[in-house]
Amino acid sequence: MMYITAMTVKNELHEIIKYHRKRAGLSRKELADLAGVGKTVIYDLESAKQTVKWATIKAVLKALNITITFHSPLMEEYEKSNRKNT
Amino acid sequence: MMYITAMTVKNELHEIIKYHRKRAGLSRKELADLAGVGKTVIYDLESAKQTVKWATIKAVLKALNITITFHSPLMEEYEKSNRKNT
DNA sequence: TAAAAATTGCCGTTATAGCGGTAAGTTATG
DNA sequence: CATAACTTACCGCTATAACGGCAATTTTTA
Repeated sequence: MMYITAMTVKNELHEIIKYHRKRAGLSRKELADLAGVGKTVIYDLESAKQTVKWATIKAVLKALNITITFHSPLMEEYEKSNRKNT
Repeated sequence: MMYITAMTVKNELHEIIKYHRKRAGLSRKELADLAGVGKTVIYDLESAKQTVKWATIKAVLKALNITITFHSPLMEEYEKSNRKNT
């Protein structure tokens, strides 16, 4: 039988990734294969190493069905100028 | 006199960074120094290179006052388990 | 509970990201 | 309009991220 053990989490990327991976019932290797990256990267990400590149993070988040959004005082204005060509 | 020329944007990191940098009236060198990274990184980021590492992206976004949030069907549940220890 | 299977942690090697320097291009100013 | 000042584009070198492999640990199952 498989248990998901209790996890204490903070709102940081490495915790989010670990939480989602566990909930998806994936091992690091499985997630790595899904995302098309090496398994070491998953280890690094979950160890809060800040050294992983953007493309890799995006691939992992995509595999876990996690999206990213950006926020700033200027974002609304930015979005407006964006709307022109979507 | 200084004009901010019209910019066609999409909702991607490299566009967001460029937009914010321009609006802040910063050169790439200035932004790089603010963020404590090499100027080449700003060039790479704005050229949509996916090779920049997480720590660097976070530093640049912080310098531009941009925050990041993550979303997924599981995030609410994640946040709940989080609330215990904040 | 003991053996087997699966998963995780981490090391050494290789590929590449990030750096400063500089040339090319752009913008400001007399 | 000419020159100066600033900004951007890109190159080669060095530091380091990502990889596969394997030992240690954990989990499963008989």
